[in-house]
Amino acid sequence: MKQDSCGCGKCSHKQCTNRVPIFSGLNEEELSYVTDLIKRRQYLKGEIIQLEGSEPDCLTIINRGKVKAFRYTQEGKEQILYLFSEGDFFGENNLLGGKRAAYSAEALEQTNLCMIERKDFQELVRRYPEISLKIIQELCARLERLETTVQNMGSKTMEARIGSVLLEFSEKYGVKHPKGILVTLPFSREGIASYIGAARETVSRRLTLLQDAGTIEMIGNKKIILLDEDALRKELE
Amino acid sequence: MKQDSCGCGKCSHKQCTNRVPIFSGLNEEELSYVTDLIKRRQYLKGEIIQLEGSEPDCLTIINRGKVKAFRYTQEGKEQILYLFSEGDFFGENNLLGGKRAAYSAEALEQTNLCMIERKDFQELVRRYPEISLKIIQELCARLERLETTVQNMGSKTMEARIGSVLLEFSEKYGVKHPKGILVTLPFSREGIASYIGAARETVSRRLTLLQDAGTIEMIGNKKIILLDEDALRKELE
DNA sequence: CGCCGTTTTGAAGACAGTCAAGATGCGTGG
DNA sequence: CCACGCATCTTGACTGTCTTCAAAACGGCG
Repeated sequence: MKQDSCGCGKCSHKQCTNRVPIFSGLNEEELSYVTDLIKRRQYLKGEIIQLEGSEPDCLTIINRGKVKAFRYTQEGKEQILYLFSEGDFFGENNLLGGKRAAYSAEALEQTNLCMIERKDFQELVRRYPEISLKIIQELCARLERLETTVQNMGSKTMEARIGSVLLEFSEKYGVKHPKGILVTLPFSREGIASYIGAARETVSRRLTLLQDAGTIEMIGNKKIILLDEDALRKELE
Repeated sequence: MKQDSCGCGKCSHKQCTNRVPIFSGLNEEELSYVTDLIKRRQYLKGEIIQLEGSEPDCLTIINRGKVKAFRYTQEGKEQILYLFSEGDFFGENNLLGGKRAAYSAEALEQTNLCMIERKDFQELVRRYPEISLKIIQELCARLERLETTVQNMGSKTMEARIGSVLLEFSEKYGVKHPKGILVTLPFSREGIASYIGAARETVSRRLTLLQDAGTIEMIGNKKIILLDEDALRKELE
């Protein structure tokens, strides 16, 4: 589960710290200090990174890849809470608040992680208080996303939820395409369903409807072209 | 731990700072410094404290009373996101992240607020970095609540959502009663509905069902006795 | 006591969930 | 490169539950 991608190791560490928003306020020297604290680890698709209820002793930062954070409902179904990508982190409340992990985390593809141990992280925060402020900003952003999710789930229309998630994926993973925006979906239909709180089949049906309406075009199961972004946006507001 | 309650105004400032978790790590002298920065304000039931999309320039801490935070859905209905009580705060992302307010806030009853202006707050955080850590803990707690809300809304059963919200109110506002736990509801039926993402009538119906089952007893419209807490809890897990 | 706003109840309709079967996509191995 | 087979996705029919609209009951407050 371990790996050094470029041989020298040091520069890929640097890459990691450079790319992570919470360290963006630090200078060369400070970054180098942070870099020395980092332990790296690699996970393959489907591997579990943390379990809900466990007591992680690291702050985990995603350097490359995608990670889903989820809980199980009482019926045993997954409820996906977050989709983490490059630069995102988790484990902060365990280290700072002494809480147990609120969700499980699983790699959706080959994923490189940077981990900072509890004591190192606590020292780090003490030494560079700006890091706390960055973390606060990130947590606020996460809160805003969840608030929007709650709003979407509260306003019942399934149409709006689907549109919302398509736009989210589009912003994160969309690339230009002659016909519109090409989006590579990070989830299967089942995953999308779990992310927006719906049944697999409902997602299928609504996507088909959107395709019939000329709003999207599906290419296989993993790609979608957004032909008419405005139509999607219109449903939300 | 000293308690001031002499009514001299200055002391009630102290009360405020003493009661607020994010200042709990500070000593007498430091608290006194914070106290001098605070501006107090009172709102009556129904008054709007902040509007979604505005640019608040204060951190707002609730010293007494209850505040609901909400957004409007595209259909013009309220979606309540948070119910803030004594010691809760909001406005942090506006001050630290430069963002606009993500929700409107309205006083549910006579409410006393402590407000700290942007520049004072920024100085405060610089001077006492532990405050950031407290804020992070609070934000994490808030995230966890929202995560649970998303989970509840995702797992469709309306029964679970009602049970969940009753238990939440019970923990926050419940008092002992010979028959069980007496809960004074902070919201009307409409408010509860907006909080859990349901229709007014659905809330009525499910509460009636719970009463018929002997799980709760309604007293007027604003009070409920939880007769069988375990029955409620059982629905959740 | 009487009014007005809120809540409850009723009935009809819509929509998503479930179960089941069929189609499609995708990776494997020949 | 093609063919096979499994996993995933789509489609269909049906059921259950929430929503909506409407009317009646209730509660709180002057």
